Amino acid sequence: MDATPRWLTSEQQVAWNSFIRMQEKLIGRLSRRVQADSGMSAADYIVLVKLTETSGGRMRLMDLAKLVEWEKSRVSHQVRRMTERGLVAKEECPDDGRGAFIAATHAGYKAIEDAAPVHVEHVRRLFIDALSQEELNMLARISDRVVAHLERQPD
Amino acid sequence: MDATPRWLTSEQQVAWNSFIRMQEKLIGRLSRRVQADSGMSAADYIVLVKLTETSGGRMRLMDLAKLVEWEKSRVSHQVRRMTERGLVAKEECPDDGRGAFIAATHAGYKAIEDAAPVHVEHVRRLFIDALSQEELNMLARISDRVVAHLERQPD
DNA sequence: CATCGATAGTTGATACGTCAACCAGTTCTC
DNA sequence: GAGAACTGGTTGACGTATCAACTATCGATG
Repeated sequence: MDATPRWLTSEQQVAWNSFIRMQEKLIGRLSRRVQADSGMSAADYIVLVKLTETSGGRMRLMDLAKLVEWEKSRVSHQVRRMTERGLVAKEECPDDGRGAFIAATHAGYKAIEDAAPVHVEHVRRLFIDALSQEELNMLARISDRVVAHLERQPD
Repeated sequence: MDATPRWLTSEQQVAWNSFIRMQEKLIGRLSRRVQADSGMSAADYIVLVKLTETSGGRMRLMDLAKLVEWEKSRVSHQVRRMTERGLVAKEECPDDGRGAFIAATHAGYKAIEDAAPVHVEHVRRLFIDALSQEELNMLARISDRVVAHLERQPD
């Protein structure tokens, strides 16, 4: 209803553009790299990390969804694809007829053990090495503020 | 070949995790929002912005690709989809038989004019409002450093 | 002018994310 | 104990990103 929208100041625009550009380049490069030399996507990686960090290497699908903050259908699709590639397996859930446990397979453990050092090395080389520890701290603080702000807002 | 990979320090991990989490939440929320209330994706948006900023509202596909820093096949697919929805049109290129001009249509202009204020408002509400101007400046500086670092590295 | 390499752009396969609709069990409530 | 509402999870359609292979044209060089 506002005929004259409030545009951003040029300083605000600069900040937004720089951030977006950085984030696209960084994430794009990292995910292509990890994909290329371990055959795993960022999604595969995080799912296996979360599963293998859990005692027993298995978890309910919805618990996994909450942990990684994805919606259930995204998790369901991801798990199906990973099941087809043998990285995880679905197991029956005795106490809840609807439920499914997702478990990392041997191949899954192997894959994450191989991929983790590679992943870390890329993160270090592409991101950590670009910044001082003070800058990293500032970025963490800023990121946390944005997240807190988002969580305070509806939707 | 390094049997004992150098993991990140806990401070470095915190920074990386915070950043990734922020970036995912922010981008996800913004793109869902913009999609929901203007029917346009971030990709549609940026393509139309770049096209309509150009005098004549038309541009060679490869020039567009360089401008938005996408690979050509991504641009090609995106343009095809936008053509199907009537937002842009392809025009012949007289001086280069291979070439294609991409032009914003009337519907494209209309769409971007409608979407821009909405987009800006979301950026402001989700991101700008979360931070002080000093924080925005710091983030811009940090982002630029990371980009410069990435551009210094091969691939 | 023949050809060879670079450039412009398309296409198809595959993977990923979102949305909405759906099914099946579970829990609440009267 | 019979619904009704809720929760856990799947599915299909669609839009999107990447990669590799391909076509067609351009431009340089012989």
